[in-house]
Amino acid sequence: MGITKTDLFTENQNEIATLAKAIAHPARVAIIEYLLKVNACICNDIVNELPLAQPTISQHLKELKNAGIIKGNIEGNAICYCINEVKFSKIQGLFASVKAPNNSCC
Amino acid sequence: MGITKTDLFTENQNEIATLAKAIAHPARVAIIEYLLKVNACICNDIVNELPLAQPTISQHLKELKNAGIIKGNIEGNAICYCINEVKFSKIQGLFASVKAPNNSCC
DNA sequence: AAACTATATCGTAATATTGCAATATAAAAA
DNA sequence: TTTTTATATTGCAATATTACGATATAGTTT
Repeated sequence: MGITKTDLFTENQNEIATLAKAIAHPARVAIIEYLLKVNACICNDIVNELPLAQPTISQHLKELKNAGIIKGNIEGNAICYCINEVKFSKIQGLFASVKAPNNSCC
Repeated sequence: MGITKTDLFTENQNEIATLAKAIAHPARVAIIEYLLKVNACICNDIVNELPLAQPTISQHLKELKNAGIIKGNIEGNAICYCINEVKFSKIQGLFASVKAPNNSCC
């Protein structure tokens, strides 16, 4: 079919999967890394930074924004994108809280 | 096109994206959660636990194994799957090490 | 106003993912 | 050895993702 059966899983499982999917592309990882590096908010610089066409990057930015990982503010005719620290911390928390067991079998 | 331009990004960016992609499905999140919960290694139980057909689960398990997140051991006619703690810790480390800035703009 | 700059959206082609029935494989039990 | 149990593989249909040219939108500059 090709459609994920979202309704068969818990809200939490779907949320984790959605967040992971937003990060699941090297261009989006590169955008996140860049925004973390410059610390302040940048916009068109991302287009110049990445080796992809402007519409493609716009699409990736949209996905990151939909997932809540980044925020965008209009500033004149430009747009200022930056990391959403709240969501970012939440993602970190998701992984940090889990303890992997000392497996005795595999 | 539909093909990710892997060669345009760094090895590290691709690695993060690949790991995220492995987690980017609620069924695979559910499998990981289950393996963490039971602590010991289980196999056919996963098929009974999840509301998906056996071939579908087998496919998801394969992807998790390819990503190195889980390991599988043959045990008679059954297979014992469990979390690969090394890889799991690495994923945690990826996120934990990054500090989100105190954004002043967005 | 006209030209320019920055960004988003549309449309579309190429490719990837999801899901499962059918089937294959292989060990265990009868 | 036949049957059962556990798992993987194949093939295929439905849907999603990726990428980008063309174009739209909107603010800025001249």
